[in-house]
Amino acid sequence: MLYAGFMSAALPPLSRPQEPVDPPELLQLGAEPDVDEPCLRADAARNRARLLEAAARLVAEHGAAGLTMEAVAAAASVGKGTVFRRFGDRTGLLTALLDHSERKFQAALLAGPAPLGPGAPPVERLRAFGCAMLRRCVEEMELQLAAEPSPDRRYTIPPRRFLRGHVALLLRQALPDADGELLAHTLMAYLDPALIHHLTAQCGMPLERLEAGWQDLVSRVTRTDPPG
Amino acid sequence: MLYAGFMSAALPPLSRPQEPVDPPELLQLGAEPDVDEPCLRADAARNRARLLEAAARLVAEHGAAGLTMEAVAAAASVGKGTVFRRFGDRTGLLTALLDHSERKFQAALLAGPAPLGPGAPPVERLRAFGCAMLRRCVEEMELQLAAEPSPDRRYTIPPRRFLRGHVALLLRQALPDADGELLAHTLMAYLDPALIHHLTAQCGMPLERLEAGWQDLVSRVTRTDPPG
DNA sequence: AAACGATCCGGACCGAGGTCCGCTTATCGT
DNA sequence: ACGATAAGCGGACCTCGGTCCGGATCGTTT
Repeated sequence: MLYAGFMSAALPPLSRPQEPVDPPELLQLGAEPDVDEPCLRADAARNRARLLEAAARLVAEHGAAGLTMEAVAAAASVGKGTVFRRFGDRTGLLTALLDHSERKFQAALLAGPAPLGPGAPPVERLRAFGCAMLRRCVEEMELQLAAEPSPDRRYTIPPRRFLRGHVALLLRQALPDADGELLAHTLMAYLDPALIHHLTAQCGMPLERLEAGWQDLVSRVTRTDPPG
Repeated sequence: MLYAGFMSAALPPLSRPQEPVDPPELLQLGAEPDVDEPCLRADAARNRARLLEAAARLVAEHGAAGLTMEAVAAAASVGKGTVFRRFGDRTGLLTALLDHSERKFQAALLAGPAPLGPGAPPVERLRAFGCAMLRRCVEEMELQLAAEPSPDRRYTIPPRRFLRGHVALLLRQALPDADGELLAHTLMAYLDPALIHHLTAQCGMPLERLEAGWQDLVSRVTRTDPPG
C-alpha cells in the first residue's frame, strides 16, 4: 500500500526470449504493481492521482523539505485523512513520488542493455550499477533525502531491498565464497543518498571523485587473489 | 548504569610520554569539553545535571523511543524551554546521554592500549576498531538509534567526524595512495547503528557474523597486491 | 550592600504529522 | 433499478517537537 505505483503503469514485459536474464528471485521484491491495492475504487484512484499531482507541483514550488501533508490535501481538494490512508505517512507519499523513476531503474537492471542489464560479467555490472545509482541519486537528491525512512524501516522497504538484492546477486556470482549479503550492504551504503549529498553538496566533492571511489571500492571488494 | 557520569568529567591526560601517540590533528574533533558552554551559570549547570539525570531515568523506564521532551522537563521540574536551550533539540539531548561512553571510547582510541590505541600496525588497529564499535553499538543500541541525527547533520556531528577521521588516518597509514576519506566513509557505514540493528535485531544475524564480515571487509579494502 | 546587565527560566503558543469515527459513495448481486 | 455492504472520505482532534518573550536570577561591579 505504501509504494504502489504512480498510475500502476505496467512494466514492459521483463524478459525477452533471445536475451540473457537474471534469475527470477528478485522480481517479487520490486515495487509491487498493485499487490496491496489490487484494485482501487474509482474515486480512490482518482484522488490518489490528484494527490500525487498536487504533491509534485508543491515539491516543484516549495521544495520537498517544505512539503506538508495538509498542503497536499488542500491542493488536491481532499481531506487530510485521505492522504494518510492512501500513503501511510509522509515518507510513503514522497516514496510514491519517486516510484516512476524507481520502476524505470529496476527495469533497466532486470532487462535493460548491458552492462547495467544482464549479459555483462557481474563485476562490470556492479561498476555500471554504482555509476547509474550515483547519477540517479544526484538527479533526485531532494526527494531522496526527504523520503528517507526512519531507521527501523530503512533496510526493509521494497525498493532498497530490491537494489540490495541485485547487488548481492552480482556479488555471489563474482565471489561465490564471500558473504554476499554483508558486502551488498557495504556497497549500498556507499550509494546512500544522505552520504552522496554530504559529500557533493556539503563537502564539495566532484561527482567524478565519487565515481572513481566506487570503481576503486568494487575493485577492492571483488579482488579474488589471496591477501598480500 | 550506563549513563552515570554526567558533568564533563575531564578526560585523563591523553598522552603518555613513553607511549606512541597519534598525530594531534584529531584531538579538536572530539567531543568538546565545554567549547559551546565555556562556563555555565550555577543554576544552569544544576538544571543541566537534573535534566540528564531525569532523561536517563525516563529512558530506563520507558525506552529511548518513548522519551518526550516535555516529560523530561517535568521530571526535572524545569520548564520545557530550558531543555531546548540547553540541548538544542531532541537529538542533542540523546547525544548528551551518550557523551560519557563516547569520551571513554575516544580516549581508548587515542591513548588506550594497543591494538585499539596507538602502537599496533594500522590494519590491526582497524580490525580492533570495528569489533569495539560493534560491541559498543550493540550495548547502547536503543540510545544510538534514537539519537540518530537528521540526514543533513548525520556526517557533520563531532563524534562521527572524529571516528571517521580516526579510520581515515589509519587507512592513510596503510594505503597511502588510496582515497582514505571515501574508504573511511565506506568502513564507517558498515558500523552504522541502524544497519547493525537491522542485521542483528531484524534479521537475526549473530554478532560473530558481523565481526567476521568486518574482518573480511578490512582485508579486502586494505589488500595491497594488484587486482586479479 | 545595592544596583545593574547578562544570562537564564518557564510555560503559553504554534505548526505539522498522525489518528479516529460518523458520514458518504461506489460497487455488486438480485 | 435498487438496496445492501464494504470501501472511502473528511476534518476535528491529539501529541509532540520547537519557538518566543516577559519576568526572575545570578554574578559582578562599585
